[in-house]
Amino acid sequence: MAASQPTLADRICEEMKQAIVSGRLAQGAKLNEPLLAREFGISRGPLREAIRRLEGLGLVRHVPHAGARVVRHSLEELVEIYHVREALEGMAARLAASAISAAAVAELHALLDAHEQDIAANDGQAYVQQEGDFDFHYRIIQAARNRKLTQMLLGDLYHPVRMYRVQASQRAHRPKRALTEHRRIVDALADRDGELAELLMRRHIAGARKSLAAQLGGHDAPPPIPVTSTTARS
Amino acid sequence: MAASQPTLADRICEEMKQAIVSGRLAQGAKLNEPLLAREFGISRGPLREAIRRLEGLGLVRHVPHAGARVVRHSLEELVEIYHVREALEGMAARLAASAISAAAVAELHALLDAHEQDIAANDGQAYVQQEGDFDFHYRIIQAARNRKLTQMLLGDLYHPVRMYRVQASQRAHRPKRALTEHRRIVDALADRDGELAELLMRRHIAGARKSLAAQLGGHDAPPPIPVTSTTARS
DNA sequence: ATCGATTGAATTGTCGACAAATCCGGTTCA
DNA sequence: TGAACCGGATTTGTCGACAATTCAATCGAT
Repeated sequence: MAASQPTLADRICEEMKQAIVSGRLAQGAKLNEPLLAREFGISRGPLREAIRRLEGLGLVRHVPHAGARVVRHSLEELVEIYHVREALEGMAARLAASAISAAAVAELHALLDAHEQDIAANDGQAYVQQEGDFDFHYRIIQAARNRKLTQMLLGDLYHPVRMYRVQASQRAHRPKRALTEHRRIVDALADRDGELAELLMRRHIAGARKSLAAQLGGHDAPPPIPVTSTTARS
Repeated sequence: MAASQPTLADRICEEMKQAIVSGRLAQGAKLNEPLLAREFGISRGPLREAIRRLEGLGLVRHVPHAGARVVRHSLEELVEIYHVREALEGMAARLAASAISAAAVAELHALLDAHEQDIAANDGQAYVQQEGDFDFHYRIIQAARNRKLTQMLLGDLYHPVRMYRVQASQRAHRPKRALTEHRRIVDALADRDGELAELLMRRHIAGARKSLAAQLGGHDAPPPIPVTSTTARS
């Protein structure tokens, strides 16, 4: 009994979530209910429920009689999010140090070896490195074995991060440096040193945040102003 | 342009949120759509949207063809939540140290003075002390001026804490000790010492968590098994 | 007498239609 | 020429009804 019978609203919610995070639904795009309902081939009822759930996920902003729009994340907001990430993932690393299994540590080592290969092979392949970065953080969060923490981090907070990466085609910053930092974190986990693991993880994320904050002078308002474009393909 | 015309779903969502947090809708209670719709005097459409939003808030759990129930928080889960609180509120204290205004610091001092009065006056009035505790933490979170942090803490994480307090009629633990800790935190804020403020806040919350975890041997499954009882008052 | 299947009722999921509010364009007046 | 006003059209909010699924109790069989 995995998911039994996923309801329409659930399916649509998942689809729209993918569309938003991947950028297929542009930031600031208006969610036209009749149009979307036709596109998905469903009625407006389940669609509205899906939108309400996306609103709860923080992916959509809804004003009473004006409709729902995909949220727009400014760089300032992303910096704020990185502060939260720092706190939460720091705690995740601390908890993981106590809860992680030896096998999981070994897997993390293997993962980092693969990343090292990737970096050595193609230094410009920012995408796989970014994916790898997500993978690393993902596993440590899981290893913390704290449901609320996992839910907040993976269920809510990571969406804007992914969105921004897509939007800005952000290149991995300092891949080699990041790899080294990752290794040290895993070492701390292997030593069951929660305090150190937290410290290193926080430094790691704070570094990324500062790198983001450094861009804040350049352009505060994101350049493109996408207004329509839902799944505009027909 | 305050809230213009709050939609039915929004109003009901808010009402149900209050009902759940206050315990009027018991934990584990089933949300019967036709019944609730009749009670609120609305149709099932907006009600379902409200429920979907409550689900996103983590107050309700929904299984596809079986209906929605108010979530039940075990003590283990509450301990997990306190780990998240420790991380998040620690960061809030750190950020508040940089962002807080002198006036806000003065208000915090005044607030703590009032708390001291309360404790001296009636040592058994656990309720007002708990409310005061919430008030203190609430203000510091606000002072951090980080929207995402505020949203996660005040919008999501605090609901289970309040629910548990209501459920267990939990008395304020160590009110005098807590007051002292609060004072030290405010002192750190006044000194603009973010590092210390974070450390103290984390200790403060970790202490409460340990106090909670100490109860874990007593009773894991909450004694009462409320099943029906929606707004059962009429 | 207990366990299982079957039937019925209740509840959830989905749909289409109506009412109210908002947005957009044209028109008119200063 | 510019701005405010007005009307139509679109869109959101709400409702009641139908279909599909689940749950419960009854009935029957071993």
